[in-house]
Amino acid sequence: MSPVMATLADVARHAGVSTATASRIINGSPKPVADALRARVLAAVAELKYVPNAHAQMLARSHRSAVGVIVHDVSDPYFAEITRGLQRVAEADGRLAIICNSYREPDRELEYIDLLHAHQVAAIVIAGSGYLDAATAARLDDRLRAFEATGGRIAVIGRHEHTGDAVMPDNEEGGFLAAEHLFSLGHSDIAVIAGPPALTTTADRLTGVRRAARKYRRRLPKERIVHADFTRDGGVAATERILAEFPSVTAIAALNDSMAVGALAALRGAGRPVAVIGFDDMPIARDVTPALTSVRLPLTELGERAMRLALSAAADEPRVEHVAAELVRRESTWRLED
Amino acid sequence: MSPVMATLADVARHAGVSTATASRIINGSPKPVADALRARVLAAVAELKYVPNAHAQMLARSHRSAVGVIVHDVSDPYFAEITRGLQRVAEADGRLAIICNSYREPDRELEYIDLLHAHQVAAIVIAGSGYLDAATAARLDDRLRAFEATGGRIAVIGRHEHTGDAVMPDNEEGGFLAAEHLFSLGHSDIAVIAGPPALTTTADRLTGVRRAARKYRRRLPKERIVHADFTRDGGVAATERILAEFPSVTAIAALNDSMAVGALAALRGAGRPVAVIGFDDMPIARDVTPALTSVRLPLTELGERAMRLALSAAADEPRVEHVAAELVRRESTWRLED
DNA sequence: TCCCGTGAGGTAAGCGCTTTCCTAGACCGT
DNA sequence: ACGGTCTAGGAAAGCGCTTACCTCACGGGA
Repeated sequence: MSPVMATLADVARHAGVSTATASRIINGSPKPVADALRARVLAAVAELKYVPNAHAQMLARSHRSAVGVIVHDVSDPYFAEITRGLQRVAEADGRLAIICNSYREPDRELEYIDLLHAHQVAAIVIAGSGYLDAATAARLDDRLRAFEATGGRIAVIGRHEHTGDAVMPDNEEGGFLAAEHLFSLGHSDIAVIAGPPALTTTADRLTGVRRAARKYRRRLPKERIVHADFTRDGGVAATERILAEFPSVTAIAALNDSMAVGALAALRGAGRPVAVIGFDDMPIARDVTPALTSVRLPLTELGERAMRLALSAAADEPRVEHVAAELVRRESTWRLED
Repeated sequence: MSPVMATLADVARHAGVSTATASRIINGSPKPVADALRARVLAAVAELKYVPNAHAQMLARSHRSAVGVIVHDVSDPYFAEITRGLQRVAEADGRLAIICNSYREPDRELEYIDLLHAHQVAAIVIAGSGYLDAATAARLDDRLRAFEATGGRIAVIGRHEHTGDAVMPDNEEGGFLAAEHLFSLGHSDIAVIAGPPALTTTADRLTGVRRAARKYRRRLPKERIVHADFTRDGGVAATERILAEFPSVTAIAALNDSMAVGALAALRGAGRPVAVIGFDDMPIARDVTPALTSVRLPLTELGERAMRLALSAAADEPRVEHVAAELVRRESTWRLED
């Protein structure tokens, strides 16, 4: 048990053949090889517990096979769902997907892009939201271009500075649907729990909400839009502020389900009926009480399509696929009788 | 935009130095270098957008830095939580964690072990449950030993065939706590929704449940133990069977929270009060209605400890750390008045 | 003046594999 | 029997990097 790996040369020596022959047998190359040699080599592989060095293979083959994925946080159900789709397609294509969590930090995202670049991945999928800050977005775009310049493929989910293949969840329309639902139920005083202001996802959903407000001629003052961090606890805190500051509010639109669940929790003890609509329609939505009305985004599909784009050859024109949002009515929203 | 990466040699040529000097400057080697050269090299790096080839580096340095993680499914909140802990520690140690989903298929797990081995990771953490089937477990153990023989480190979470460093959630005790809780509340007719029978996690939790039954002198016939697949929908189906077949059952112990949530959902329309206790105390537990009583396992900590074991040098003796389970009472269980 | 020590930089030998040639038999037809 | 065509297998040239070792120039002490 010496801490050293058996190499192809060891196997070849053990079997009394050249490394060329050993390599050909092990990789099932089309070149014909006598059965006797084949058996000897395979026996040597088994005996030495030989496992080829993937790095050496990469280097020698200079043919990229892995793909990289950058998400904000896999353990967030939103990204978990997307990642499932990404993985499914990557695996069907026989590729290892390297998943990186940026935790919504642009710097970490930059680092990971370079890391994936360094690891010679064939493609990178950016599944996290884009950043509104122009400088940040430009830096990211710069690194992505460098990667593309070496023949790497890129696909992004959502609105990013980067021009190229993308799949776009219709966040603006989703925001519109959410707010419209509330307004059409007679709620005229609503509050919004938005995500981090730096993200394009937040901005787009909010734009939709505002459009609905205009259409229904409702006021939606800035103070009624409370930013939180897309987590349950963020939702709890935001809801508490809303309850304290706006006694007239009868409905809350949370721009993702985690925050909506937090809102429901905060509302539980509040003794004041407030309707809540979420966004993303994550699996928990149907299991909370009241079951959460939400705007559904086909997350797994989002992931699948992005990975398919990333794995297909680059097109002349950037391809942009839109995927629609859809309202899912459950018990957390109701008509306001007046 | 020719699809080719700039190499160190390109950078060196561009800056008019040797590759040795370029390498030293780029990696900040201790060897002193004139400032003029340093500046020229750095400028060349920027201009050529040079990113070192990680595979070539690995090969040249023969010093392993990445770590591998095998879980059943990251998008399962149970593993998401564990993974978070694993990642946190790996990152603090400056290592890339490669995460692989086995989806509870031993073959895929085998494949991934070899893949990680091939990628020269420094350590592998197996976060999924072990398998009861001796042949399967032995095959896995065999591959793990091969990896260890090359100097790789291994840490497992839960009971596995593999002898070595491990962190053990006290599943047996947890199962006992769950069942004891139910029995002590006066429920004598209980049913169990167990996980896949092939997993050690299922077996251990079940053992604890049976011990509690013996202690409380309750019968727990085999038919009352329904196996499902650790998912919400599995829980729904199992509960429907239980409701149909066992009219006297007043409480259900589900061996994980996902299935417990499914049970709650199935019970919602059943018009029959049945207490439910879950296992793992995942975040959703407090947001379902009724809030789920569960057995808490400190999942993030589990992950952190496992990764710490994996990253520390091998000890003479296998190190086994136990982590305790703890009952968390909420509203889904109540005293049975008779 | 000579020698040696020292410091900056270059040379080249691998790391473990794949793959392109090349070689040397075996086999064929005439 | 002879040249020509295949064929199975081997030799060796990289893939892009790191690093041990070497070289060369300069300076200072004896």
